[in-house]
Amino acid sequence: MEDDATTPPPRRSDATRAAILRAARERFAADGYERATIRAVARDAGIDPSMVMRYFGNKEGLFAAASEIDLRLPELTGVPPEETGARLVRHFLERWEGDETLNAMLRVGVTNPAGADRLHSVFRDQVAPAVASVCPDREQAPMRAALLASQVLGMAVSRYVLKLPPVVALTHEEIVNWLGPTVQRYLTAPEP
Amino acid sequence: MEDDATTPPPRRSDATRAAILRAARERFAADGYERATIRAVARDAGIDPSMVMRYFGNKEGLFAAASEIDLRLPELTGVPPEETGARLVRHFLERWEGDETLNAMLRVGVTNPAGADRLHSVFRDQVAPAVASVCPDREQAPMRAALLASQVLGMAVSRYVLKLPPVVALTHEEIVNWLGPTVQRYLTAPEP
DNA sequence: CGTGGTGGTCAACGCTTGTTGGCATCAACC
DNA sequence: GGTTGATGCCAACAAGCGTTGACCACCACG
Repeated sequence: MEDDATTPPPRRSDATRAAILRAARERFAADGYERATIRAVARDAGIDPSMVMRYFGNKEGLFAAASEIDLRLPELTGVPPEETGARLVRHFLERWEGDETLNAMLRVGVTNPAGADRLHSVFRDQVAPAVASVCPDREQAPMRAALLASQVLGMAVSRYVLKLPPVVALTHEEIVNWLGPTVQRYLTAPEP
Repeated sequence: MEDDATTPPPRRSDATRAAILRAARERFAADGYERATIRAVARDAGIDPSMVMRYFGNKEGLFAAASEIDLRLPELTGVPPEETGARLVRHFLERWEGDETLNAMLRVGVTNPAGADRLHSVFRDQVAPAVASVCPDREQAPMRAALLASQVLGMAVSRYVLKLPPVVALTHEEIVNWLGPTVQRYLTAPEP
């Protein structure tokens, strides 16, 4: 079979598509959904606004395409139980600083229903299962994932979105050392 | 002096002013800055959009007037040191559910610079001093306040803004019991 | 009675937004 | 070499936005 369905033939427009997506992620991350205009994205990508429409249908479609998220959560089953907290905190820190998409999602999720939905799925499909794999009681997994999310999202919001000065001043080591035990407790400690 | 500068005579328009502010807080809380339109606020308040302009100058002025925040943080110096964490968490929970302004600030602060500024001042003028009053080492106060903020804001974002289902499902008691020790540790524990 | 301020509406402005359709250009294929 | 489809730009649309100024109704006070 010469026609592989999973990898369609490369089109000449693939570069443009990619440029649009890159610009869109930047704009969504910096400005949120409403202030990230299609015109600005097109300008950043060096093309006409109508091209954005042709390739992604409308603004919602552009956002959907630009906001695919993979947290790349590490396999936790092999990790020594007392290290999972610090390991996860460090992973989230690096992930957040290496992928603008995450900031875009956070900014958009707060004011736009579609963005919030996307965050719901990320939580349901990636965070919750990972937590379940290290959770003593499977029934408690959603609750423990919720607690984890509250601490991790809070750090992300105050550090990368609001940029509260004393939060920005923290080093990676400080954050891992302080938040690690918290996350650890949320994941595995018996109910308080 | 018959003209008391601190309490100007009540005007007939005070009711309208209050109605506008109430509507504005609701809209800002529900939609964020950009999607909360002056026209919608005016409609909710039952008056003409131009009245909003007359009373508050422009949209930024309206937001400034509608976003005055008082966290009403309790005096912590008299509280037994081991209870401050739970006490604070409970206070924030009740405060957040009783005052739409807080949600408005959070939603706006994430996409609008003016909103972020407002949150910075609340942190600097209200949270940081309260933390300093129970902090073993004064120099560490900003850092400890930062950690507190990361956990409290995270709970607020995931529960009241994003409404992640497992976070919404938590009871007040569960939240206090889980987050209380975390906050306690952030405030008073020796560095990890 | 008149007069002036106060509370309020109405219609319009200039601008930006998402979105659309028509026209040029270029590459590829029969 | 001409046809065809993909790629791109340009100009325009309708709608919604913040904002403005002209105009009306009321109420108090001389």
